Amino acid sequence: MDRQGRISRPTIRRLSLYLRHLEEIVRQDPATISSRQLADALGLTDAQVRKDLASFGQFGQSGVGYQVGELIVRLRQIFGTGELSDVALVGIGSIGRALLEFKGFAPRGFRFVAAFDAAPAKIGRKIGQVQVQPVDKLAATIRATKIRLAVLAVPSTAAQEVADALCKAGIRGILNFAPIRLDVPEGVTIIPVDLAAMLQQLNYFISTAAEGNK
Amino acid sequence: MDRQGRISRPTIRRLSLYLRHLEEIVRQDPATISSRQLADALGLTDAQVRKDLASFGQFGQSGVGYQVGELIVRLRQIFGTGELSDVALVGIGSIGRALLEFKGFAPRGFRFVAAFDAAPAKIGRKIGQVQVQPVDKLAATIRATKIRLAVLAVPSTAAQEVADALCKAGIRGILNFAPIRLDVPEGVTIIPVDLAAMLQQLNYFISTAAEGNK
DNA sequence: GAGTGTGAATTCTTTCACAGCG
DNA sequence: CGCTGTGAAAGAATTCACACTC
Repeated sequence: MDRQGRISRPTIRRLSLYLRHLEEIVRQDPATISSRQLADALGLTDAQVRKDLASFGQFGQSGVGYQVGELIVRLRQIFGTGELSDVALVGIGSIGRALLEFKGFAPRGFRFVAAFDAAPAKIGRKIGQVQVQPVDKLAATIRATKIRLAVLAVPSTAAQEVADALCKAGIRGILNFAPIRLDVPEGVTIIPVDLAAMLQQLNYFISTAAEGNK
Repeated sequence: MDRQGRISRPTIRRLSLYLRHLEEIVRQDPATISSRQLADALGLTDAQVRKDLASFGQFGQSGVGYQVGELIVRLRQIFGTGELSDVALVGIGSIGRALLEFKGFAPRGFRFVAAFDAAPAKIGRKIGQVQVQPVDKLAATIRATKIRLAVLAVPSTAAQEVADALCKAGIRGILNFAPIRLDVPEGVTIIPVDLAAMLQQLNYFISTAAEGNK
């Protein structure tokens, strides 16, 4: 929360929502936005928005709000430089292939620059913008291109092994679609994405008429 | 926390991890498991595990641990009945198609029974186990089959409109892949899945040498 | 001894509410 | 005024630590 200090997970999650919304509206309404407007658009409270934005320097204007353009620049700074970040993908199953073709990453600053799979049948195929390489080229390619982010979409049985290889090759962050916990060295961040678990959670919330929105 | 009371979001998230792990190990080691063992496997603390499990009735055995089989039954009860739950999918883009073909849902209790898209070119194609229908059949099909869960994988521009239709047709929970906040009536639960946002968050955590694991 | 269940203490987040600024 | 920034209060979630059970 302090100047140049670490920003907490919940806050960072919301900051990416702010950025998303600001980039969405900047075309039509490039002027300013108030904490209340942002909050309403995203289903949060105005106080929450102010706290979050104050957590990295203060630059709202009393009585006016925040400069949309300025805010976008600042937020992009926080989430990597705003230029495209390179990402590697491992595992060309249904999910992996879809992610390579997914159009939603580029506009938000990410592009796949390498893809790997173990199955010989898949090697050499071009999916999206990249050509599939054999896993044994993984270490060399990642080291050579200095990629720091990876998406892991291999079967659970292979996940830990591949994660080890990724970490050893210098990967610093992994988006993990395998339904298994990865053990990684300090300094490597994992974001787990367990799709079946999400459906399970939904199933719980709907079976107990809880208002589980937001 | 109270008997038959609402279980909090963080707890529910972890309960699905417990179930996942227990189903994983039940084959080899069908006896009992202690809170510490579970905690270690999932990167949590033993106290956390005990609190979570105590939140829905107490049935661990002092000095022994929890019966794996019993625990699985109880957890499945919480997450819907343990039989297969039906899910509808809307939007046959790269992500939608991948989800229909994804093998990871069935073993965890979910199957797609309907799929919809607006593009005439996609209607009638069979993907995974289901045949793609036109969106205007959405309301009728969902009502007839009493589906309560939906996965939304349409472009942002169409997402709110489709969500409205889903809710009106009786859907109670939505897994939303569109990077936009959905406004839904009370009683409908949304779980947002913003893949680009996840990469952004990773990018933040790795650029600040934070140990952001877990 | 091993391991649960749980109040109490702690830490983390969110909300409140208001002084102060343009 | 309208709106920010922020201490103080409230509320959640996590961890501690220990009495109690098998």
